[in-house]
This record gives sequence, C-alpha cells and structure tokens, in this order.
Amino acid sequence: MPPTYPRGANLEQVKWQNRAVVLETLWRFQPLSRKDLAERTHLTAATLTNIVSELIAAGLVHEVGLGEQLLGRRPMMLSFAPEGYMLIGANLSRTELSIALFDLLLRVHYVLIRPINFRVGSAAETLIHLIGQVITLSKVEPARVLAIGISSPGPLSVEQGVIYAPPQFSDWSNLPLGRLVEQAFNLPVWLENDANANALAELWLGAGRAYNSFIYVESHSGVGSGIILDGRLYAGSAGVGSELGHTSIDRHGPRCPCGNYGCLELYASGPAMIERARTLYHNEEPTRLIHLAGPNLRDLTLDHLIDAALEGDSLALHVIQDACRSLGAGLVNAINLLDPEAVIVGHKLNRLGELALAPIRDVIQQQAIPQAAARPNILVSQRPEPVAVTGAACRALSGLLHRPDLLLRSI
Amino acid sequence: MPPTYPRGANLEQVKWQNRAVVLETLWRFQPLSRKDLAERTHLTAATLTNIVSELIAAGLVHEVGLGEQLLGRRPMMLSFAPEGYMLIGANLSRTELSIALFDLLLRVHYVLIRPINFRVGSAAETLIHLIGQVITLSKVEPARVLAIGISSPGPLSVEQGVIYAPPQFSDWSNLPLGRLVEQAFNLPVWLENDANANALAELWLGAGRAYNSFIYVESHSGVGSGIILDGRLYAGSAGVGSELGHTSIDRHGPRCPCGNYGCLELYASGPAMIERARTLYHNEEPTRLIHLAGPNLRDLTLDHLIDAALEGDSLALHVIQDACRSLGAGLVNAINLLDPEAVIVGHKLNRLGELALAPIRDVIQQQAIPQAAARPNILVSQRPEPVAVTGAACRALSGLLHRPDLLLRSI
DNA sequence: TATAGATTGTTTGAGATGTCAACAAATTCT
DNA sequence: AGAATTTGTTGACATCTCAAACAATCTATA
Repeated sequence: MPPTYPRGANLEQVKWQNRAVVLETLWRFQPLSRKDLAERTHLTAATLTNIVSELIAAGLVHEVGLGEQLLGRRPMMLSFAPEGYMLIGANLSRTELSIALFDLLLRVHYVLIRPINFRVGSAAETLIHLIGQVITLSKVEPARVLAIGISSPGPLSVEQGVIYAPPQFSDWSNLPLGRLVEQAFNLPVWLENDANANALAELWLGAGRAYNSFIYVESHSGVGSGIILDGRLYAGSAGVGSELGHTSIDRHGPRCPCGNYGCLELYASGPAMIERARTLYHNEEPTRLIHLAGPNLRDLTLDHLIDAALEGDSLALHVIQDACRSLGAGLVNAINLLDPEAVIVGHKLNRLGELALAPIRDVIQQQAIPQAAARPNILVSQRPEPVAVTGAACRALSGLLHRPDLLLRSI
Repeated sequence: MPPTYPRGANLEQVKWQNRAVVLETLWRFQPLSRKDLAERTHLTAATLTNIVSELIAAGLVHEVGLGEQLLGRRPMMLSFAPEGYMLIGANLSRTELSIALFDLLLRVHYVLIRPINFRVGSAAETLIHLIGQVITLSKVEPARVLAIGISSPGPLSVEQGVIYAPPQFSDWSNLPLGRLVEQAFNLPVWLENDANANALAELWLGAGRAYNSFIYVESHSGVGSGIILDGRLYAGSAGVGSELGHTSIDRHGPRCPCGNYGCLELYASGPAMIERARTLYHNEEPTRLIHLAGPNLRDLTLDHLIDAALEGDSLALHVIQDACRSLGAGLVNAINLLDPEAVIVGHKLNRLGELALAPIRDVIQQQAIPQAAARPNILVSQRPEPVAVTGAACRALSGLLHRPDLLLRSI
C-alpha cells in the first residue's frame, strides 16, 4: 500500500469536524454550558449558539437547567439527551454472546446473554437474530437505534469487518460479520477487538477519562491489550490492535504457540496462573484453594485463584503476584517504547485492587526509565457493569461522535 | 495535566492546513503537476491553481517544465525552488559538533565539523558562534535562512528546547538551547533527539519514503530508536522519544544502568559488541581483528568489527550477527505492539547490508505474529551524507512545512 | 428599589475559503 | 482540419466561522 497523504480540508469538513468536537467534548465533560464548550473547543460563543441549536433540534442534546454562577447571568447547562437515541453493543466471548441496549449516556437498558457453540449453527444469523430480539424485547422504537458495536476476541480486520477465527471454529472463520449485520439492520456497524474496545471503555467511562494516552491490559484466557494515543485508539497499520500479550519478557523462556519465546501471555494469562498454581500445589500444605477447586485443584479457575487470594490464601497470592510482576515486566517495555501517561489494568484482575497493582507498580517504578519527569500512573479498571458489552457500545459511540453526519442527517 | 480536547477548526486553519498539505505532498513526491497534487490532496483543481500561485509568488515553488502525457495538454510540473531559501542543521554528538547549510531540497551546501569538549567552554555560545560561522563562510544571504534544526543524543525536552545532559557535562545540563539559539538568530528552532531526527530523515529522504509507519533503530554507543506513526514522528506523552534500547529482551539478563534487566542495549550496542568480541577472542584463533585493533583487541571499535566482518572474519561476523539477533528480539516486541509497515535499521550497521539484515529478518519472520496478512518489511537505512546533520535539517524542514505561515508571511 | 457591573447567550452582517461549472489551452489521433 | 482528451483558469457562489453590538440575567451596592 503506497503511503496515504494527508488530505486537504474544505468548509464542509470544518462543519462536521466542529460538530464532532463539540459532541465529544460535551460527552466527556457534561454537563457544560455553551460558554464552557466555547472555551474547551476554542470556538467562539456565536458558533456554539449555532451548533448547539442544531444538536438540540436533532434531539441529541438537552438543556438540563441553570448552573451556578457567582455573578452575572447563570449559564444554561447542556447534556446528552438521556433517552433520545439508543446504541447496541454486542460481545462475542469464547463461551457466550452478550448483547445490550444502551442510551447515548451509555447506560444499560436491556441485556441478553446466550451461551454459544462456535462449531454449530450459522454464526452471523445467530447474532443478527439476537440483536433483533434485543430490539423487540426491549420495546425500543427501532428507528431510535442509531448504531451497533461488536467486540470479539482475536484477530479481525476492523476496516473490513471480518473475523479471522481459528480454523476449528469454521463457522466464524473469515466471516464478514460487520457487513452482514450492517445490511441486516441498515445501521452503521463497528467491529473491534475486545481488548481494544475495553480500552475505549476506559477512555470514555472508566479510569482513563483523565488521560490522553494510556496502555490498557487485561488478563483472562489470554493477555489482551489496547493502546490509547492522543485520545484515540491506536489501530496499527493493518487495523489489528496491539498484542502486548505476545511481547516476550524472556527470550530464553518457553516457546509460545505464536512462534515467539517467553511471551507475556505464558506467565500472566489465566491458564498460565492455573498451571503454575497446580505445579506449586503439590509441594505445599493444603490450602483454601482445595475447597474451591477440588482435589489436586482439578477444577481450578482464575476466579478461584482471585477469591482465594482475597481471602488471604498464600499460594494463590503468590501465584497472582508473580504473574503481576511478569505483567509489570512486559509493561516496562511498552512504557519505555511509548511513554504513556498511564497504565490501566483491567478485567478480572481489578477485583484484586492494590493486591494486583502493587507488584506491577513496584516493577515499573524500579525498572522503567523516568522519561521527562514523571512515570505513568498505574490504575485499576473502573468500567461499569455489564463489562463485556460496554466496550462494544463505546466503540459504536466513538464511531458515531466522529461521524456527526450520521446523527444529524435526519433533520 | 488534564486531557487536552480536540480543537474546533475555522477557515483560516483550513487555509494553512491546505497549504501545509500541498507543500508536504509536493516535497515527498516532486515533481508533480497541479492535477497530481489535486488528486493526492483531495482538493479541487481550482484550489490548486490558487495555492500554487501563492507558493510560486513566494519563491518556494518553481515550474520546472512540461511533463509527459499520452493524450491532451501536457502538465506543468512543479518542484520546490532549489535555492530560494536555506536551512541549518546542527548535530551534537559525544565528540563533535556538526553544522551544515541545506537548501529546501535538503541538499548540502556547506559543512562545518568541530571536535568539542563537553566539560569546557560555554556550550550555547559555541553552538551559536559556529552557526554564525556557517552562515558567513557559506556566503549565503542571511535573510534567506529560514530555520534551524538541532539534534542531540539523550534526554531532552522537545517542547521546551532543553537538554537534560548527565550532570558531569555540567555545561550542557538543563540548557535551554532551543530558546537561546532562537533568540540569537530570530529564527524558528527545532530541537530533537538524534535517533528521532534520523527516523525523520528516513521518512523524508531515505528508506522510509514509501511507508506511513515504521520503527527506526540504530546502534552505536547505545541503541537509539524513533517511531513513525501515520507519517508523523511519535513524540510520546512527555515529548521524549521512544527508547527501544531500554526495552528488555531477557528479564534474567544483567542489570542495566537504567534500572531494568537485560535491556537490548546491553546486547546490541557498539560497546556491548566490543566487549563480547574481547571475551570470545581469548578462546579463539588469531583473527583479522588483531591487525585492526592491536593485541588483545585493545583498541577495538565498532568500525573495526564491521570492517572485519565485511572481510569475512568469522569472530566479528559471529559477534555482529548475535547482536543483530538480539536486535531482532527487541524489534519483535515493538512490532507486536505497534504493527508497523516497516522496520529500518540504520547508522553504522547499514554498511553491513544483508549481513546485518538477514539475522534480524530471520528472527522477526519466525517470532513476530503475522498481523493481518503481511509482516513488516525489514530495510536498511538509505540516508545521504552527511548523515549526522541530515536528521536535524529534516526536523527543521518538517517543522517548516507544517507551519506554512512561517514560509508565506513575508509576502 | 434603582443602578452599575459582570457574565452568558444571540443576532446581524461581513469576510474568507473552497467548490462548481463553464471555458480556455494544449496536445494526440484520425 | 477537426474531434477527442487532458490540464489549467476564471468568476459566480454557497457556506462556514467570526467580530461586534446587543439582549438577557444575575449580584452587589447605594
């Protein structure tokens, strides 16, 4: 692909860009007055009068009452219309399909969760059927649904809306899911890697709200990650996200199925921790874990480990904190390469709070080079429930706010 | 620092942005016709007529003759005016100060190189004096010099133009070099980390011209790197560049002065290779190296190693290719994290060509995950001489092209 | 209670930019 | 010589933001 050139701008683009900027700013910092918006966007008050009138006429924004003011006229505060329009978020995990209906404030209005079998049935039809179900069962007026966001694990082409599933899940392999859903509902659809979508959720709703750049990492069946640079999700040259889980922390470590050696995922994923716990267990006294996972830790899950660690089980704590130190080592590399403002640790690990953060923070404090003055803040995820679909909804919201023509064309 | 909000645009910004886009596009792909520019920038032909007239009137662009055309009117090709205006590039290395005068095509017109002693003299005055010397000795009309770019190793604040030198170089420590030079010549000055500047040079003049994103890496006294994303130099949140040299490839490796363990720099920098050659040498037969570096490889330099490797010396080749495999391991991590289109290996190593590239490429081919379809291209640097100052001049050019008001305000 | 002062929001008209469509210019092919 | 084709130019035009005056709304104070 030859290099793309920066594009020239024209007046229509200015118009839409300004509307996008206003919408995004209002979303992140609502409620705001017209004056506040003018200051933050560096547009003039006159322009904000114009733009806000449009947004109110379109039903996207409401005046929500007068704000406080020490002296002079009190400002009229603006917020997103709470229930004017709706979004659909859908998440495919390895075991289940979650679909939810959100309003434009990303509050949940309806949730549907179904176990799925990747090997059976026609994948796209199932998803389309269930999205339809959510719309009818929630009794939302279909015309008020504006967009659909879909998050899915593992390699996919964001631009083409295709999932490259492993061959054994033949039904999902090379599936142009984005386009199929788009056609079925005649709505804009955004497909996104699940960790990337979760990173966006941190940016919009979670611990990343105060930052312009951060690295998000989560551990479950693998180690997923997403990178936010300059307030935007970094997509990479091929639209495939970042793969912190497959950066190596030990070139002499074991071989990873990906071809590399000593990948972070081999030390810090859920299965890696379970494996480690089983190995260490044989040489230890009986612990709290055996009550949870049965003899020889036969049924051990990551949740068991986390529960046990929270209850003070030393083996579980040891295994988890070891994994967190590995996570820290991988993050040090990413930090030295990208110099982010923050690191956010998410998903299951956030139940552990400081128990997980402390070892990560220690490693980073000691081993990352102090770029400029400050090292990045290390934070725990703060996304609201239902966690799985919120990222997908954020992806749809983010897509919509950057395409205000999709929101305003109707008027 | 609170998050910065995206800013609204207005028509004046559109004007300058379009001029910047046209200038940048013309620079990278000159010669181009007005029609070519219109297609690449997605502006209309009418707009290009207007903008090009301005640029010609300002003396920045010349019509350089008719191009070929199968049918119809032949296009008038445009190029940057070869000698209308000039730029200064300056590079501080650990041992010498290089300053050169360039035209807007980044061709060298005058070079001055001086050995320096970091411990003695007033640093800023020396640099300012020598820049003045270049201007007078080259007999360029001072008013035609438009901007100054300065590259320097090690941590610095791009935005504030300050060099944070190690304390032993007290004269250069916390020096607001950018502002001092700016005031001395009343010209815009850009200060940039040397590896970052070299990455820019690859983008504008070298192996990176065909790519929008790549990772540039060079090995000398350390391992330097620069990241180009989306056709722009990635600056990080604090304006400090990327530090691939201080990403770890082996958490059980030796401790690095930076605090981390097993940093890439400990395996792939010049001093690391020299050390390794000395260690291995004692157990080997006499080699070609002894002729170059004296008994016990007392005076061995990286250049010696490279020369010997080019002449087929097996020890030198072994040491270098080992270092390159380490470099590959570090690059695999960066690739899996950032998914760039290319990797460019520069500086001294490019004398080795495929001898250095092959082991790097092997490691990446085997260990990087194939994101989307293709793995990144692995290339060797192609910058023109004089290598050291070209990066600095590119930084100045890049700065100017993004601020066309600095170029056009005079008319 | 009236008035001054301060702050937010609105209106009007002006200025600037890129665009559109028609046209001019230059070249090849038949 | 004329049709076809491509590049470049011109002037009317639509539209966006902006500046400035103005309206609205609130507090403080005499």
